[in-house]
Amino acid sequence: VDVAAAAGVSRTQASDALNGRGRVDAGTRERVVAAAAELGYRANLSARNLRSGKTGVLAMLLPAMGGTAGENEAWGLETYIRTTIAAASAAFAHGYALMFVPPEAAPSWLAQVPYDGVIVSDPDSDDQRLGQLEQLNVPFVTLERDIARERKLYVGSDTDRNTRMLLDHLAAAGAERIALLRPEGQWSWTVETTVAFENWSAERGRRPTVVPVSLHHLEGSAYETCLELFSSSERPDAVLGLAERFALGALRAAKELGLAVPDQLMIGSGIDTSTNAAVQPSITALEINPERSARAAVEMLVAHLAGEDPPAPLIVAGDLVVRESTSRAA
Amino acid sequence: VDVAAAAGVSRTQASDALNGRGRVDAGTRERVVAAAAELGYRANLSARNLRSGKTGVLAMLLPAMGGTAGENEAWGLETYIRTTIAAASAAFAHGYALMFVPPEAAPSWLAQVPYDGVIVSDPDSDDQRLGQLEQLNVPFVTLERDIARERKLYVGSDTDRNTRMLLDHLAAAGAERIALLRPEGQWSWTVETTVAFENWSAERGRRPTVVPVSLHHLEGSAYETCLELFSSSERPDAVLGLAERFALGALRAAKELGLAVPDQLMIGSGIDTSTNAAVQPSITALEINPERSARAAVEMLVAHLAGEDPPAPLIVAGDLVVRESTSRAA
DNA sequence: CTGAAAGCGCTTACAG
DNA sequence: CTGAAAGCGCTTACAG
Repeated sequence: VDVAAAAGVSRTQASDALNGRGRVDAGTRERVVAAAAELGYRANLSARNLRSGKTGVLAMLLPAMGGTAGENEAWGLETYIRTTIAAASAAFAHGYALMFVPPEAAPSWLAQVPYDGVIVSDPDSDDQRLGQLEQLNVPFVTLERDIARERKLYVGSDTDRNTRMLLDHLAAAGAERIALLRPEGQWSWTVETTVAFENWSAERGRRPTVVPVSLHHLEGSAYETCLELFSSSERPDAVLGLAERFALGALRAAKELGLAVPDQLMIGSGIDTSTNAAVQPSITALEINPERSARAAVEMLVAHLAGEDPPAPLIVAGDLVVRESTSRAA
Repeated sequence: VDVAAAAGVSRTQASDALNGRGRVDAGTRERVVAAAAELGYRANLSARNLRSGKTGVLAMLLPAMGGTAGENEAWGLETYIRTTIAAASAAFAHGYALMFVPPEAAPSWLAQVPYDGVIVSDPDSDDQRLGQLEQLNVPFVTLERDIARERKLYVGSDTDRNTRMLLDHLAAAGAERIALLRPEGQWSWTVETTVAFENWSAERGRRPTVVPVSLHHLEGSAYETCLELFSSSERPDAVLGLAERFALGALRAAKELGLAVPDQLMIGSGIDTSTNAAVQPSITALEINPERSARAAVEMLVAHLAGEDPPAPLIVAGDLVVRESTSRAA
């Protein structure tokens, strides 16, 4: 009422102008928006949700992570924190609250609690949760592509390009035998990176070395795997650690074996963390920009809930952060 | 209406019975509750919030954490994840959504976004955020005690008891010279643990060794600090790493120097993570039960918002998880 | 484009 | 304890 009066229009016009509905003259819309800003008007979410029959809640299904000591670690703890905080902010900016649902709670939660839509973080290739969501006929967006289904509602990393960017960098710096430390599990991101690595290698007539590493203790598993790998007859001259902390384990193994980094061995990480920048030598890594992906996923879901046309999948580009571990003296 | 009809009472009675208001006969209340359960009735939160003038939103202010590569790490990343997920669930169970607010966003967020109350995670001794909350006259609960203010609205760990439990265990296993690896910063938890350690030492006529460790790279900083500490003339026979991963750094330093764990050096951690259980030797740690604290903090805030009498501070007990790093052969 | 009306689901004040 | 009424802030359908 106040905004409408300040703009000199009716309530209906004010509401339509602010919400982008109906036919409203451009000048009128501007006046209404200006009046709303002037008055500091912000729609009451409870009222809006009550009227529109929405719950105002989005759920975010998290992948397994080290909830209690002894369980498996997530492949990217720091990345998850960045993702969840960015997603919560984005949801709130669009008038939604974001609930985080750990995997154990998902089956019963999804069936009992009211919500408008769901974001599924890192589906794996046989993801139970997606089946349940489809059965319940719930709108959802995945963060990273769902390999098993042909859905367009996802935001993914540009994994093929990212992987090639890192591999090209290693090759340009002189790497001839690159080994990929691949976390166990069938997450899209893991699968896609492995495929990209194999393709890149094939295109250059190289034999790809893919070494599976347990997720049970990220740094320690990578360390032990690398001790063996670096002692073998065909020692790689570069390793690419895919999960968080794999590169750190590789670095420790190299130090223990007296291998000079980067001169005898280059190390790269498929995911960046604050630790990569802090260790010596610092570790070259892909910054996959999880905040951007999280925000995009929320916006895609919100647009979908608003009934907008299904958008194309959104691909978020990564950035290569070159550090000491791959910077050989000229 | 439906519940009231099913229970054979009026709407008013049904509402009062379900919400614990007014004078309702115990038998009537039971019938109403049973009818609600039978019908699967759940109050519409938007309507309830609209009617009661609430926003239905609680905010949780997070301490600084490694948002982007290069920043400081939080002292307990895995612990934070457990805390945030448990808090979100608890809030939802009480009809609230929980928003996570990173420290950079807090000042403007608190002033602009509507919310009913705030949980402040890990205040430090000169916490700007608490000053702002008091100025805005916003109800808030801190997770861990706010040392600077005399507030009763907090949920804390039983830090004195926890610390003594761990120290007693080390002493019983034969430790005579215990060193505390203390993270930089003035978080309540850090300060209180240090005080407990000093008191415990004084009571036994021991000289407490407190070694400050940078938070910039948790494991690496502890490793480097310990290399030096373990090579000094008065080498400790036990170390207690306070922040997440400090104990791991200590373990690596011990291995590098050829110190047998636990026979020559015992290692304990003030905070438990999945990694402590996974490394060899596994590391004895305090399980501070962050889920329980988070839940309690939410419940305290909700009770406060409901106008209930200010409760006493709530103290959550920790558990000692004894592992190989302190289990000497008989 | 106006303006009055209706209703989302809930809680509460009130006369009986 | 009943039962009808009022109103939280919003959106939308509708006659003009």
